[in-house]
Amino acid sequence: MPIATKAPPRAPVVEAWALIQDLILNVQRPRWLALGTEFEITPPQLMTLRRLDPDQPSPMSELARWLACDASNVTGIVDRLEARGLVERRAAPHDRRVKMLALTAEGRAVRDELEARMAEPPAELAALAPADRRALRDILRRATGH
Amino acid sequence: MPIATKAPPRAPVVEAWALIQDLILNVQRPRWLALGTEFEITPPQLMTLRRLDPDQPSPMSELARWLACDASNVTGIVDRLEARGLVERRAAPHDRRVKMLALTAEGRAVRDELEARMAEPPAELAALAPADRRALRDILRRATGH
DNA sequence: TATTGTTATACTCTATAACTATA
DNA sequence: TATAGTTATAGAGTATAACAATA
Repeated sequence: MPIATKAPPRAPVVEAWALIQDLILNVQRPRWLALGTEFEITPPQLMTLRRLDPDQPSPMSELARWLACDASNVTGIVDRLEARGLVERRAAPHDRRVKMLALTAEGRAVRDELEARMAEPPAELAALAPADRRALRDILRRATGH
Repeated sequence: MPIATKAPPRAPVVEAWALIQDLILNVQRPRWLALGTEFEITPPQLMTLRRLDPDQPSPMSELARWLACDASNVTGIVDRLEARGLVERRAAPHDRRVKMLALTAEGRAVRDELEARMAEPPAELAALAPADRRALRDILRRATGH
């Protein structure tokens, strides 16, 4: 058993960030993984679907930048999504090297479902008092500039 | 960058949760990946180091539960951490099937450094007004029961 | 019989390097 | 020459199934 020392005082913003990380690790990550299992898609595939704009195809290079991985990985990820009929590659009008990525009708449906599921706030936040929920939103708006 | 759609009105807690997810995706994830690259460890290895208690070994089965992966994966992850001298397997006194996982001295040092780096709040939160920083902490304390 | 950790296998993700077809 | 995407390769993570040692 460790020696019972008093926890050192932390700046409010440091503690707030730690609590957000707890939320990520204990709530967001398990939900994220379970959602992938349920829909039978891997995490990078899930990120790809969520990132694609339903109304506007994006070049594969943009997806690589967004996944923060090498462009060579995108080939395989897109191959598998395409094999499942969720996305398709299209020619880019302005540059014949570029391939544009678009959601299929089924891909759009899956994406919408994923979005809806991830948008559900965790019980921890939903249980807050109404004033806290509004204050939390307002502070995060100011933080992120939205 | 978030997707700019014309947004229907959302409940405050739904919007707050969306903003937290933005923070995760745009801030936490890139930092997490960069930290792994800098220390030359993979994400599961990083999670393992952060999860291990410096003062108390844990059985491998607990780690598997915590990583939310099959026990067979833990063997390889621990093999690589052990090969780098960051963790070691020890016998469990009460059950000879169980192997306890302990940080080495170097593993403790690496873990402490990782903890310190991840504890730094992102610029978005650090830039908040002092009253907002305190309010954010207080609300998150109430949400998570800390 | 059940459980802990390992091994074997197959698939996916990952980076690096080399290639192609464009620009 | 430079860039977008692909291929080849090797290392790592993942689940499933089978196994040894132990309970």
